[in-house]
Amino acid sequence: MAKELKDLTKADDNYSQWYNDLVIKAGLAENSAVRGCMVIKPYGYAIWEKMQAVLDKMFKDTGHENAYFPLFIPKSFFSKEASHVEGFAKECAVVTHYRLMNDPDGKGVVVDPDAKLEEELIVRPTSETIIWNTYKGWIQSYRDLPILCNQWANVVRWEMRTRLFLRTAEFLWQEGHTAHATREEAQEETLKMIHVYEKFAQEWMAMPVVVGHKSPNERFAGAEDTLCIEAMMQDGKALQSGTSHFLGQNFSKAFDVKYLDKEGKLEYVWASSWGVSTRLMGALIMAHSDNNGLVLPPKLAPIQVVLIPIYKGEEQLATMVERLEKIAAELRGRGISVKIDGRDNVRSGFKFAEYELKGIPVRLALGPRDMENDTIELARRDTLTKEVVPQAGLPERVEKLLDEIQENIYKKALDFRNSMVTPVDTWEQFQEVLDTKGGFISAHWDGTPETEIAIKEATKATIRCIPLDATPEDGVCVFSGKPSKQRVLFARSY
RNA sequence: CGGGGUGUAGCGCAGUCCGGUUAGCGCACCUGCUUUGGGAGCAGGGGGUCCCAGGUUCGAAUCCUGGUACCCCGACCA
Repeated sequence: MAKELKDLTKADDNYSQWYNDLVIKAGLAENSAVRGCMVIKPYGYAIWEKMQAVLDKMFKDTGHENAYFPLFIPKSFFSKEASHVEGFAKECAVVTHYRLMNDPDGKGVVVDPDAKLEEELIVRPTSETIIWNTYKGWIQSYRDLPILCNQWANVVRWEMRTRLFLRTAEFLWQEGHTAHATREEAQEETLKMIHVYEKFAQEWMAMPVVVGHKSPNERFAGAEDTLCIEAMMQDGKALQSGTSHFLGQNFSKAFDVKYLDKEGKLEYVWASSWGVSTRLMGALIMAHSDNNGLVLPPKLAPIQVVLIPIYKGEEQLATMVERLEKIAAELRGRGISVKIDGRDNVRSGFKFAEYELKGIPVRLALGPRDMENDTIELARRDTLTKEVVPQAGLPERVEKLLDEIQENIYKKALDFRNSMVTPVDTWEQFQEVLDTKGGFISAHWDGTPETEIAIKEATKATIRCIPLDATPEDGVCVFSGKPSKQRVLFARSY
């Protein structure tokens, strides 16, 4: 329960414990019996479903279609793109057999040694290889292009250490994979999709993000360029929340995917891929929560308004619930999702705390006093304030309030994020800000991987991105003192 | 893979050093009564392979050996 959550304000060291407690106590997810895997509970999954629905529509509105590709990828596919295999080889789950048998010694079940696969299958850590192997059969001429497919799927990455939603061995995501006739078109697609993610993060999750390029070190294995959205969490660490990759012709060359252009010339196809995952759930939780629990943006809350009767005795309960049903119907009429909690085995104070923990944006409480006065108590989760308002005009008021809450938590997160971007010009300052304040550090960088690695080794901070909207500015690298043309954002990250 | 820690009721834990009643506490759960405008009170009740296997002993949650699982800190993390 909320009062058992650790204090967020003195969190730094405890933040991950606090986060873990919150995820579990709010009923979003829990660790499963399977190493590094997570069980997403109904309430958490309901939020994910809302995210999915919105994203899916955004993808379709930008011309994409859904498809589905196999979970298993033959091992040989991975070796076709050199940097790709290098990036993923260390964290792959491998299927080697296809059958079990009774243990000859009578001790349960064992893997049948005779059922060894000729070629091992990899449980997909991402689907570029299987998809490009498939696209080869779909593409012959420029008339077959572009292909704009998205897949909703699970993937497996055998991470050494896992954290609920942020890094789990299995996670849910969507991955878009597009094929184009020209470099320009593929690059345009890459840029278009990172802006779709930016819009989703800001308008739906109420979470400000920085859009930028990854440095070569942080680039996707097999990409020519990686664009990302980076968010700032309340403990001052950055979280990569979505990526969009320009893959050049790397995969079309690896899988020999060519098309005949208008002039009858054979050309390799250009590619992009882009994805967001259940990590967004972690971002959502860490971006807005407070010491009373989760704070959900109204646009993604599975329940936007909870109605609670305050009563003495069964008769009063029935009266209150009856009135609440009418109010609920009016709210539903405006497209607002509501829940009436008429449980008689817990008291109203318990319910208040519980829905705060779960982050329900608006709470309405109706008691005998309100029945007399035609009023109702209206409480908002973001500010934890409440007021008694007339029942007349309630639906309009709630509808407006939900918009206001959405805006308010975005503004709050934006103010926080902005306060956590610190321009820095010396190496001493860099280290000091990182250790005392955290957040994004805006600093000059000489553009070399060697410097980035040296900074990472010294401070654990990496270049989160080279912002798209950065204004060119002459300066010298904060680490090497070599010339630099613009600032980049450094941070410690999840 | 290194360093540390923990496995006892659904959850959180005490008991283990120093073996000895029927293995205990809080929360949760069930029943009843009283309560109900911010996490209720009282009374009664149910629930255990003390991680697994072997050993020592009259007797093991407790000691010994081996195994195993999970957590934390590193390494790893498009």
